[in-house]
Amino acid sequence: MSKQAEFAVILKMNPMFADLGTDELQRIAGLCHTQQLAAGEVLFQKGDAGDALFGVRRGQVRIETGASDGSRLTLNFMGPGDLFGEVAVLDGQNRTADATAGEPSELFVLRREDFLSFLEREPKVAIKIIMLLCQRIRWQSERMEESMLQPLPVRLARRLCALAADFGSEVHISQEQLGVFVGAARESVNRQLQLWRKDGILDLQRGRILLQNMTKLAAVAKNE
Amino acid sequence: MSKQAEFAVILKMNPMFADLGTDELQRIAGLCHTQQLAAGEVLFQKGDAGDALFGVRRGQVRIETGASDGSRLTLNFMGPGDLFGEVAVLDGQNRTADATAGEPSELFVLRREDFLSFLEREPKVAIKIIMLLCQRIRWQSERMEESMLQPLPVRLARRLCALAADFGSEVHISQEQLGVFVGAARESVNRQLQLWRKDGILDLQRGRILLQNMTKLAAVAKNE
DNA sequence: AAACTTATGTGACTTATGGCACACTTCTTC
DNA sequence: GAAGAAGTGTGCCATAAGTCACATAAGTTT
Repeated sequence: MSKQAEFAVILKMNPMFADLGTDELQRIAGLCHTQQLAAGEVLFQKGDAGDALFGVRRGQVRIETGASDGSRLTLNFMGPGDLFGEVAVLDGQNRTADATAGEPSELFVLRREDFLSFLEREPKVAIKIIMLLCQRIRWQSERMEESMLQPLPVRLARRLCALAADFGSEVHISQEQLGVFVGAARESVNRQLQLWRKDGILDLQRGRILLQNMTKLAAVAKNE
Repeated sequence: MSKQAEFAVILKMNPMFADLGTDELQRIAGLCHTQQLAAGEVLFQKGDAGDALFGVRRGQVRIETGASDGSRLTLNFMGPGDLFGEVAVLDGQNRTADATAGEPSELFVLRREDFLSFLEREPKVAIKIIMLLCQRIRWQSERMEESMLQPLPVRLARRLCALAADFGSEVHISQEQLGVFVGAARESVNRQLQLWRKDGILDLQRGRILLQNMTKLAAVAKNE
């Protein structure tokens, strides 16, 4: 499979681009470059201009931010097939977090200037992008409010399911960071995880969580 | 002032269009129609296709929704100068609430088909719209999470300030509805309002709240 | 391996908010 | 104007979650 075709598949998997036609995706994918990163290499830092969208071809990129106390918090791990910077590529706003390769990685790069001039030549695609952004706005405003009002176990289960989708059943994250993710105190996170451990839903180790019963966890996430 | 110029001013006041150039706004405003509504007349209902954006020229439009128990809850009052349906005009999604004229009203109407064909002719404007939507997405995701995590007094103060901006210091709303707005129980809302009444920040009457000290209220909203 | 540092586990207490119950008041309707 | 509906004021209790305090465990540095 060609590089472009591979990128088109990744774009297609992202809700942001999923509704575009195959031909349009092919043409967008045709604009892409690739970039190699060594382990530990910095892709961008907070404050940099958002001049591109990235897709992970292989490897892993960590999205992290420096907390006010100087410690670093990982906000997300992007693995093969994941896309990030979809909004930045459109509006060029500064990055709000740092991105660093966790291992030797290869990325697809879609540069902002290339994408914008493409949109200018293809107003119909621009209008489709507008629709997609609108969908996202609606989706956000529906989900967000609802989501933050959920009790902690639900929020926690949802986050764990999301992480599991990216990394399988062994999630490598500290309870402290998990707490930041779901907006809760570390102790509360621990207490809930303990309950689930007693139910055999998961097991705990230092710095990692082993999901053992995704079915039950998904049920909690649905808040039935 | 011409009808179009008047509409351009209203568009300009909305963050969604504020960053467009004067000439672009003029041309968009040139696409508009007007529509008269009698008191109580229904503008659209939940489920209708979102085929236009509206701006209130005079009068008042209530955005309301039928709650599951059959009662009606007013989600918003749109007064002169207010704009609604900005997202619907772009993506055509169905309305998620009903809109009814509270008094004899005159509206500016920007029809979806007119706006879209305009964007297709003017890809540069389409790209600007894309930027604005992106800004809105960023703004939403920043604010939302933060906002829902605030304690009730802060959320309440913010909502009251927002209502005051639309309707002046006499806000006509029941405590029940205010509770729905900020995601809190009616009783909690009442208790907080009582505290503020004792501080002379506001006064309470059946179905209405009289803001007397916006400075203090704004201070609470800022959560200093 | 000893000293440190970081991560986890848990108990005790506090606080914010929700929910129920019920009294009271204002408006509407017949 | 009597009866009912809708809105408001308040006391009481239950609960979720934050905070503090400390113990323990697992890696890391010297």
